[in-house]
Amino acid sequence: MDAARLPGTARPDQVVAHVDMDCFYAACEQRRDPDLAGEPLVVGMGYEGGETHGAVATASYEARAYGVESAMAISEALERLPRRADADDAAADEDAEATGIYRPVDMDYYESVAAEVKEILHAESDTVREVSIDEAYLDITDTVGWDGVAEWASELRATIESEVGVVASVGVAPTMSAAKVASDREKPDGQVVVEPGEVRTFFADLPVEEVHGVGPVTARELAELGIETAGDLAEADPEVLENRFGERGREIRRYARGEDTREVTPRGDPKSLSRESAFTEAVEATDEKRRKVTTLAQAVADRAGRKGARYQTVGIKVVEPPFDINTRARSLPGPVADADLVESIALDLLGEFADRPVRKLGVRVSNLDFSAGEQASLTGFESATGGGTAESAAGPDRTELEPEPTADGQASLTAFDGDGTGASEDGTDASDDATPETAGEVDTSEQDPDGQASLGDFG
DNA sequence: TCTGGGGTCCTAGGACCC
DNA sequence: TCTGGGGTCCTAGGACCC
Repeated sequence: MDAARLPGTARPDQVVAHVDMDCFYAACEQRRDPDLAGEPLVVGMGYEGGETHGAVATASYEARAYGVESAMAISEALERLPRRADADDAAADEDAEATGIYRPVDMDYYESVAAEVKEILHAESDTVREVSIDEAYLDITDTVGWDGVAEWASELRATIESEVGVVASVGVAPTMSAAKVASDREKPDGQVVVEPGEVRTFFADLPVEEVHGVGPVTARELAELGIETAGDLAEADPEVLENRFGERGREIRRYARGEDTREVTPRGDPKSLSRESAFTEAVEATDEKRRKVTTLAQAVADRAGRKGARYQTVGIKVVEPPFDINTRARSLPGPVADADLVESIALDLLGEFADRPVRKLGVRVSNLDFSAGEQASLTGFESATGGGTAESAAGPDRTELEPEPTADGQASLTAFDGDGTGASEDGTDASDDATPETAGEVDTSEQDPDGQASLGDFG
């Protein structure tokens, strides 16, 4: 079937634009406080003013000049670029260049700025895939095409800068993977157009890490095979790659060849939601860990509730020093929206790690089901508060998305291992120590008339 | 080397079913 | 109940992305 078609593109003449905001968090801080413009600025996650804990989320180009990079520990960033003390401001004239300004992440603000940008992008195309807060693909085949696409990109960047006050780079190419790499080539405030037929040569000399899907681990292994550029990867033996990396091996080779059959599609509902948080140092005390898990569980359930998601699987993530990541998960017989159940399962899963030192904890819900939200609004559920304000409107409690008792009988989902399953023969595992207080039973015999396909979605 | 928080997809293996 | 094979679901971990 692929023989009938141009090799490697989703459809002939497809035109994809990738829009990537430059140093987005730093740009947002600079928009809010124009005094920061042109300064070495570091935005830190898990960082609080005056501390040395956390990691660099974004560094302005001025800060990067001192060797500060994304994902670097704040402690290391501070060694390369000391924090400018407020008291020093007056006397800073001489030292100013050797110091930087550090700010904690303010996600709510960045999201509001991103929304302004996204509004502009959606006006350019009906088909926009928002990849992250600061990045999106646009299918501009029909709205722009190849003729004059450079002028279009230029105007788009100017519009974003003048209307929102942040700077974007744009890449245009026949495929998503090439467009993404292209947007990166002339950062900041730049644009690159890769025309059909140029894709292969465009990739040829790039380091292999530039290929989408090649991270540090894969790059190291590729180097062992003598593959260092995207051109090398393009010409590598696909069987060798498959043996080493599985199907992904063939995929990255295709990308390096400029072959990418993906089409730009809007992102659907999320597959999972999670919250995690690190301790400033490893913690052993059980109650301290339990308190954090409780907070995270309530937060993630709250977010799921606001998004109208029910969940069938609850999991935790436990990071032990030095950096060992453990995950545990437990699935329920059907989707629920129940914060206290998330909490009790998460705490139960945490039990395995009691008395072990932990540096970071996370709680996640997955196997999501969004159909209840539609039901809820059909039955007149209050959606009038709007997305963002539900939090405050809901006050202390966040049980707004309690399952309808009538609809499908799932309101009573407080137990996740009902013995009604008939599988109890072997299932003496953790079911009884899990949530001792939840004696309720899940009616797993029901038909699921609305076809909650959550089970099938998994994997 | 001592690092945050939010996600996605893939793979391997076990349990279970027929 | 020791003998084959296929399929699904679930858990855990790994690599990757921003």
